[in-house]
Amino acid sequence: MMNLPPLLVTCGLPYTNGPCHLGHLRTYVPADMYVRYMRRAGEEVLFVCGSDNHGTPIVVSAEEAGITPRALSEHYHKHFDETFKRMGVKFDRFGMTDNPATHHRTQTIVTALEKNGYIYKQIVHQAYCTRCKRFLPDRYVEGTCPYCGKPARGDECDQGCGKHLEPGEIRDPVCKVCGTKAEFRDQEHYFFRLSEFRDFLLPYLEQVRGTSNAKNYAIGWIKDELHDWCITRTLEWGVKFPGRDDLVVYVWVDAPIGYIAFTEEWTKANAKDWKRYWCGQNRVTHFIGGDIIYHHTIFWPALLKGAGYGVPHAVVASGMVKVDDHKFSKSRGYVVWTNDDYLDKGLPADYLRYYLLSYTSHTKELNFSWKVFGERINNEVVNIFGNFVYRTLFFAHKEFKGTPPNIVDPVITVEIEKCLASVDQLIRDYEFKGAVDAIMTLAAFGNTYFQTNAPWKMIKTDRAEAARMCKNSIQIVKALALLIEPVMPDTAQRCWQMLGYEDAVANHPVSDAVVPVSEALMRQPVPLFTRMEENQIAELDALLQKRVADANRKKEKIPVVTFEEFQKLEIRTGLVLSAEPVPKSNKLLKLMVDIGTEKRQIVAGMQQFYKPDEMVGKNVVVVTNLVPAKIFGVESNGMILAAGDEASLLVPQKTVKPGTKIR
RNA sequence: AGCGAGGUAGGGUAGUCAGGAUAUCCCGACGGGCUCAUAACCCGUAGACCGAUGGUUCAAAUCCAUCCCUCGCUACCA
Repeated sequence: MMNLPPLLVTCGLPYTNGPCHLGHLRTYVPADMYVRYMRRAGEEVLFVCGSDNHGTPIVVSAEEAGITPRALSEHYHKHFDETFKRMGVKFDRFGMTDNPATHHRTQTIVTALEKNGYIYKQIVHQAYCTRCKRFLPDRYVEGTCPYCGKPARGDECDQGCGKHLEPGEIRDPVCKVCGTKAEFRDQEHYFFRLSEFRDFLLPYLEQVRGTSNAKNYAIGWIKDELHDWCITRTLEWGVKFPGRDDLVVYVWVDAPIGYIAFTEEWTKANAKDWKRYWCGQNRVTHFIGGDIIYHHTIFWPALLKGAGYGVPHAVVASGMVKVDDHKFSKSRGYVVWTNDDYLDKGLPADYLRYYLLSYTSHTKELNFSWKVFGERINNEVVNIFGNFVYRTLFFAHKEFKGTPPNIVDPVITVEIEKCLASVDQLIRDYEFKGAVDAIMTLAAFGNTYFQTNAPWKMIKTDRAEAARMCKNSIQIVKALALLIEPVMPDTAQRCWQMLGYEDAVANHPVSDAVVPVSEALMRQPVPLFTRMEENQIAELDALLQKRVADANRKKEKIPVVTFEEFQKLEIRTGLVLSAEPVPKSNKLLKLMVDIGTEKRQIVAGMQQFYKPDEMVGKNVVVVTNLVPAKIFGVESNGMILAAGDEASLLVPQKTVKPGTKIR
């Protein structure tokens, strides 16, 4: 025990192209609970995380937003940093993978891997978009499956036969971002000899600590053949591959290396040595989402091993989050945003922490619903826990002005010790729900004790005896404050202060739970919690339902068209030669438009927005193969395109010849 | 399709590896009690043929076989 290396806990890095939601929290909150507890169990713990800034999706999102990838990353980095703080998730260091420390550590590790002979070059056939001027990862390529003819993604026929597609196999590949036809180009890339690590990984995974889902998954993965791993990308944004200005390392190389870099950033600022955490025997514990297990159990240990670093001690993988029993999905509306939907509504972080930690075991799927949320908060947090604390302190204050001076009964101490022991075991086994349950059981024990002894009756006949009961109950309150801190830190602190303490509960070891509470005066206690009102729950739920309904509507109203269907439309530019109102109509204009090959008469509903004279001479956009129609008795041979209710005309930015095809 | 995880009362769970006699605990429902306490607390009751079928055994939620269902993953998406 004495020479145990320090415990380093990390969380999977949030990707900086979207805001924080419940899915994120499912990993961070338990990790935070684990860290808070282990610290107060006397362990030396460092807790680091950071934002993941590289990769194509961030480049694309940044382009869409018209800002640099760095600016986009900083924006979301700040967002996550603030959100985590609001949720009580406190990292010692929350860095960025785009900061110098990660760049430096990544290049050092890649160089070491090269030196050790684990990297080689190979030509790769990769999709390239000539318009976006970049190589396209598979998810940005769409086309037709060569086997079944259905629309397919770059790597897989996801809607048709389900076959895996090799690069270059897909037909009619187009860039998903701009729709331009993609071409395949040969490109020199670097590969990591992952296949050579199989013999290392098998025994490593047999002994790795953490949750069974991570371990089982990884072992299953290795049973098959391990391919070597392409670790470079042709991209501007990222960590440059050493010696190659045209290549960056794959984001999944520098992302976990961020864990080391963030450790370095912290140790540098705190005059410590990062090697204690990362070299040789260590206790690196990764908390991650279940979807990135193989990165942390296969790629990452192999990289570390190959570069001569220590390998992770434990991988703790959380289960999925569902909303209203539906798969978590931003596009379908089944999402709960941490800020917009929760914190900004004034709801306490502690409630959500409690829900996330107590719903089910860490590796299973967690269902979120406002109804269940309200029930559990009211019945468990407010009623059982909050009421016990409040009734005890209220009684103590009323009758004794604070904590009376008696001795605490051994039965009470034994009960608390039982709870301490089981919480300790459960948390070390990553069974966070079990630990919360054990704490709640102690609170329930407190209620039973108080109820069956009825000190409020006893006080009428035997004041000393009532004081004894009161003291015992207060001891349980003290234990609860200390124990609940990792789960509900804010609540714990308020409870602690009501007991008459001035300092931070987080500075006390959990073992203080059996240290007798000393005689003290109390201020008037106030209830620890506010109940969730039914209408409040209904409102929050209605918001979610509306979001789902909106998402559905959007889906229904916008059918997907195939490229072929789209190609049926002929859209050309046209020059308006003349315009006059259609008699008896107050909306319609009759236009004569030159579409290059011919002159067309077209009726358009834009009289309220454009005067006839204004229209003449305008370059407009016309659908030219629309079925002709008679509107107000006037023949119309096409349709002028305009945007929105104000019929804002679509006009080519540069003047082009009438009849120019639009694609 | 393959691999992995899972199917125990209305919801969440324990037990399954090392088979055993009334299947655990929490929430919810119902009945009673209490009044220190935020319609809080305490006690009690009901509710599960332990996914299905077949097998091994004196005995199966637990072991074996087959099947059904749910979910996740399948590497150049992060």
